[in-house]
Amino acid sequence: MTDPRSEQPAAAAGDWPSDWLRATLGFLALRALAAGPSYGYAMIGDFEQHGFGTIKGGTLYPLLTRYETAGLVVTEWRAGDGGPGRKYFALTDHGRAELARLRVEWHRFAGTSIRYLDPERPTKETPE
Amino acid sequence: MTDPRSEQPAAAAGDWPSDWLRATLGFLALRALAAGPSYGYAMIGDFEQHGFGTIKGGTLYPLLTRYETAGLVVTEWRAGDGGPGRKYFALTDHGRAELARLRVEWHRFAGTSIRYLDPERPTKETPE
DNA sequence: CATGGCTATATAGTGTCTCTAAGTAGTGAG
DNA sequence: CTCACTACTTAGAGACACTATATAGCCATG
Repeated sequence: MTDPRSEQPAAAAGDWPSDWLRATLGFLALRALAAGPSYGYAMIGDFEQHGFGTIKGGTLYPLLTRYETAGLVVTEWRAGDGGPGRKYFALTDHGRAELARLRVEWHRFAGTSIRYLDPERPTKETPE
Repeated sequence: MTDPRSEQPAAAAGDWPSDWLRATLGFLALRALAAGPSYGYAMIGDFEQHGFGTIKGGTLYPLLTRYETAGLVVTEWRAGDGGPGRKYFALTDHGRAELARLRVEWHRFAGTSIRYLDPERPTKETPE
């Protein structure tokens, strides 16, 4: 497994509106690290495999830097496997707590928005 | 019913991260108009009742103006019910088509993100 | 050995959009 | 008259994604 971006092509979904990714990329990145430390380039491939399209380096790296500043992740350089060095990111306890919190909140928000969108939703007063 | 913002207080939820609202407010506004024309101030009250918090006028009105420019809505001034005039917004066919499209896409995106977040999701290779 | 491609991270410039804040205005109550 | 509520508008500041580019290690091809 020298190539973290092999396995399967994204299959479907290509690219979502950038505002949607802007809203979610933060906790998506925290979730990507929940299974153990990883590095930017591998995370981009992981997002691609899971149907989020190709996240740009110019988006992800500044985000991870902000998260390091905020104490959600810590970093460590490791040698690359036939290639340049890799900057590994690992969740802190704070990062894990944030992920847990955002998971719940996002679930609630997604539900609220999907219920509001529902074409069946009564829009005037509810008949009793 | 002279006050479009009576009924129930928001109950719970108060305010969501602004990026989450940024991602959704566009199609939320289209959905708010799906039941018939409405105006900004009433829409703000409607969002509040449905758990989205208090959307600011400085956010909603420029959005609606962009949608008018884009041909998703058309506008018409009507007299207010004891108060200033109201600028009513109505969906065009284009707006209705966009709403239908975004409803499907948002549903897919929300599902993709929630599946990715799932703590139970296998993160290394799936056992066969 | 040089050219290009893949891996990997970083930064600058531009544009969009939310937020805060304030302004304009009509109506009605004290 | 002044305040509160209704209702829309605009200005200024800040956050952040996008495009494009820079840097750099490693490897294959010719």
